[in-house]
Amino acid sequence: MDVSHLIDDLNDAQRQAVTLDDGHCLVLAGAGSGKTRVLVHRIAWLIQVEHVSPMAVLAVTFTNKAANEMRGRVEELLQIPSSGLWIGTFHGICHRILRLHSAEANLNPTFQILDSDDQYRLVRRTIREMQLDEGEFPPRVVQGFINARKDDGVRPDHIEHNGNPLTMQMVEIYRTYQGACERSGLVDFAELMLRTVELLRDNPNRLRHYQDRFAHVMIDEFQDTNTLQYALVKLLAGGAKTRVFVVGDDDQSIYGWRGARVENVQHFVEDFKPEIVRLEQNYRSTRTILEAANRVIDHNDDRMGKNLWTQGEQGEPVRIFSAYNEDEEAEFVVGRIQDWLESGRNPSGVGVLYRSNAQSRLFEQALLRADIPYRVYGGLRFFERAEVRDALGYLRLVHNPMDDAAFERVVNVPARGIGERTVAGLRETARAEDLSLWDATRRQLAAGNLTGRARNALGAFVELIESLRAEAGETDLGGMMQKIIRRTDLIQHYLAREPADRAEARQENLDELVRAAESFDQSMEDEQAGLSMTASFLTQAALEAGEHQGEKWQDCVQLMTLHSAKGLEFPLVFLAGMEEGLFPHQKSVEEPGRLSEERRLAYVGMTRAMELLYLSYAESRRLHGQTMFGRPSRFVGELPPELIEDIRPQLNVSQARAPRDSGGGLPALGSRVRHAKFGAGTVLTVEGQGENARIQINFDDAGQKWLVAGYATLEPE
DNA sequence: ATATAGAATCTTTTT
DNA sequence: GATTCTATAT
Repeated sequence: MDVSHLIDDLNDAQRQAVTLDDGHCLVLAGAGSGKTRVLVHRIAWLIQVEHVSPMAVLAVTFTNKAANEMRGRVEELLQIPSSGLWIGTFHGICHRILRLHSAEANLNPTFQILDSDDQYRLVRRTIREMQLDEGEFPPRVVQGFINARKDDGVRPDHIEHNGNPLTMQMVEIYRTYQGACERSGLVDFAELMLRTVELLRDNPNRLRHYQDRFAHVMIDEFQDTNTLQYALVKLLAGGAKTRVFVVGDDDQSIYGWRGARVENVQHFVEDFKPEIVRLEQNYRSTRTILEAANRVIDHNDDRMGKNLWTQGEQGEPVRIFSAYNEDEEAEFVVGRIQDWLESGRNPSGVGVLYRSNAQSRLFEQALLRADIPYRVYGGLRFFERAEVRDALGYLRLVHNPMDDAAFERVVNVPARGIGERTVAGLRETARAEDLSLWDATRRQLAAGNLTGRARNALGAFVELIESLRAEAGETDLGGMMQKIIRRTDLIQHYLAREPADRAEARQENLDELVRAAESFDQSMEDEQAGLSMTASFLTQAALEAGEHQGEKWQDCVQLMTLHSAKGLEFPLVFLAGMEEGLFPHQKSVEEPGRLSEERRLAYVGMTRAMELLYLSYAESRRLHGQTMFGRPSRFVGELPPELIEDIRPQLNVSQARAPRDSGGGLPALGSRVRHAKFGAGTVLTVEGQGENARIQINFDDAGQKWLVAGYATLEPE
């Protein structure tokens, strides 16, 4: 068989990784060095050349998008459907394993997945029921605590609290929350992983089964793995014949704050003694862009070492624009996009990247004014929208009345007169008699000790759910969804409560949900695992909340955070808001170790650019309703002068504008002032306005000081 | 039980 | 400044 198409167009390093015929492998893949390509070709090589059964290959990614792309490209290369091959996200794979062995994992076979929003509600309810102060134990923080412990593979019994009462209390919440999950048959995202690891750890037979099956385990974005994910890899790789092939880039590790451990790359080297292959040839960016990115990341001292190079053209210098304020910055960016479009290029070739989501608004407005189509990444996805979740809550309750999280969500949405007091009574009964809320409701109705109003309201609710349940058997999923929406009057609920446009959008989403249910196709795996159509649908909604909302890709300018830009590329890239405090973010500057992650973020952002890269910052910016004066990001300063072109040098601007700015009584940024006690100095920062403004001055003799405008007497020098 | 005003918050995100 | 949650009044 001719297999040249698998290796012909690869470079030496790529080919070495793809064809490696023994042992484990670590591919250190720089940005734009063709890492997905290597993974895909590797899988094809194993199957076509080494005649490995597709059943023996497990490929794991972090996102559904990456998994789908990988599957698509493998099929394209092999020209056959990739059945038997396990490609999926960590959570997807774990979910599958748990479905197949729910009994051994001590799980109800009908368990459902609890997504973050429901998890938050359940944590909050747990805290309230334990009569703890939500101020002292903010649900968001507790949720983070629980997830972080789970991501580290730790159960309540094994948490070291060292007698710290706060920690001990958190542990109790974790314990109680977990109990509630068990009772309701709910599994949160972290639990999917933890249960799987425990299942394999405690069932040697099961473990051996998977170890024997998966001769090849491949992991994408290895630098993003957390403790638990690495534990899973180690378990699966415990088989004598298992070969592990991981791909990653320590310079692109930007998820440390959510538990990712870059150290896993180093651990992998120690634990597995892999062949290390470096992919350092970049096929994406110009030499200038690459060199600039290299110089920035060079300021990190915790690197494994890697230097990207390219055969590409020198290209244009990296352009730096210093804007007067954030509006001017947006105008500038849009102006350059217009130039780009006028030169005949596409909107979709443009990426506008920023550190935080709040920055998108300015660019949206400016693009809207200029009539340029754009798309903002991030925000709520289809299955995360409140109306969709409300409707699905009913479906969940109909499907499994034990689902307390679903019960709480829908019991009074739309409002039907079941208030906080009534529900509290239900919780009380449920806790006292160890029942689900649903059973507690029926018990109370039967006991007949409810007041008239609550009795009627609860009775109507129970009747509604029961009648839906009775019809579930002979109604398909789409029909069921339709019935739920119609009988619950959800649409009217939104119409009555919200402005018309908002409510209409919700209505459209509910229509879309019906359509999604109608056209839902159960996967073979789910069917084999014995899942009902409904369970399958609910699982998909939780596990792939994503881009269901139609493939309206269109030709749009792409607006997104630096984090969501990872893995993407654009001919033209803008990195906006390059200011100290914003990027690197203030909070990252304050915490040790976080700064190098911010720098990696800058590196990720810069290496998205193929042809042209702009960095911009604003001298003043309205943030949280206050005008802030910042200095350019240190990352801008780390660029070598010969690679950049200042579009408007900051110094000239400050001087030119000095008279205008000082009109309000505040000294201009960069201007020279004299203080009675501290002597002469340069204004570094001005925060706020009027008498309350805080001014930072670098005094020639006394050093840097913060002064309050109302008290300090400053004279222009 | 619900409507409204006031307060608190304001990195990054996938599953 | 905008949003989102919470406390209070009706």
